Amino acid sequence: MREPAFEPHDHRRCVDGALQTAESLIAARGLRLTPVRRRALEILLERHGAMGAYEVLERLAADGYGHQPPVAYRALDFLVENGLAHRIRRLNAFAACAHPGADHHAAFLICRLCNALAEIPADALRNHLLAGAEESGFAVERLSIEALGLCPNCQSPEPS
Amino acid sequence: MREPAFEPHDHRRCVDGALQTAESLIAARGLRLTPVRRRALEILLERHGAMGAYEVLERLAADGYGHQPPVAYRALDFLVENGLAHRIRRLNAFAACAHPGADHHAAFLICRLCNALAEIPADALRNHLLAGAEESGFAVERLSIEALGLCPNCQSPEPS
DNA sequence: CCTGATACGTTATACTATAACTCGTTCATC
DNA sequence: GATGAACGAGTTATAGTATAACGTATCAGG
Ligand SMILES: [Zn+2]
Ligand SMILES: [Zn+2]
Ligand SMILES: [Zn+2]
Ligand SMILES: [Zn+2]
Repeated sequence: MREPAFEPHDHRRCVDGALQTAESLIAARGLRLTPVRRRALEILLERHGAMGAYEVLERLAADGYGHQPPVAYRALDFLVENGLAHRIRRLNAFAACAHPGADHHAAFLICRLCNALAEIPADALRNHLLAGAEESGFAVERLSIEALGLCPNCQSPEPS
Repeated sequence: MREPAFEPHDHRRCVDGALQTAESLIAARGLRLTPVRRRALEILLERHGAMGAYEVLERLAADGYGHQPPVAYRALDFLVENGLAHRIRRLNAFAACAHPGADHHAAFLICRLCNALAEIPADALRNHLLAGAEESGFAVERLSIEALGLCPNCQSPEPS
């Protein structure tokens, strides 16, 4: 399976699809995709990679929104709570969800050189872990699976 | 399988075993388990749970070691690099390894109420993920699997 | 309109982590 | 025994991440 994150592709389709899904998803829940929230999502969607909250904040501020951390954190938290973005704990950063609205569980592949971030299905993995955890009587609520390594493009030696 | 982290048990055995393993492991590698490093490990070993670097630092300072962050971070990094402790990214914290010297890959179960932290084997999970990642051409180097939820003791409603 | 709920902005502060430099000890080499 | 590299641990200072608490504007429902 080829990951868009690691391949050239028509990224506008990723962006447009995600934004449309976001609109309808949020509307269906009776919530509001306000300008600052929508803009935060657009910013995350610019690349298949993670972005720190302060980087998002700078961009929002440049667009005329607030200049203080809570502005970014609130927008990002909203996106995460509604499945439109993920929080990447290893990086203390956020990334747009690659399959919004799909009610999926994902594992993340993070390239340590080019910062590309792919989201691969992790439902099977999750079920295995849940089974293992249940043996100890532990009830899993949130699960994060994050791998750091090299994407296909960054594995070849660099031609100087 | 019962997890010591969630059960009453003779914890001195955990501590003594871990310290002995640490001593021999570090010696075998020609490194030094200096007083401050050893003390940091002892502090982490006090409970099956994670501890922030600054909490460890306070304890080290109280014992007469340095008062500045690098003192704690250096000791903790040393322990992590040598497999004597783990870094729990979800909590920005550190925990003593429950099976030092075993060259294992673990997943972490973190109770959000009592902060107990268990380490369950994740080699099978890891292999599944590695296979999945390889399909995209991604080469995994570091993998973290962390679950947040409720331990057996914290699932029962609290008797007020 | 009025009211409650939500969202956004602010200030201030807390928490986490690393850079860069100094000093002393250890230990192999001369 | 002197020399110098390697290491460990201490310092100051700063960078980076996150939240608490409060005031105001906006918006839906009655
Ligand atoms: Zn794309
Ligand atoms: Zn890459
Ligand atoms: Zn124990
Ligand atoms: Zn618990």
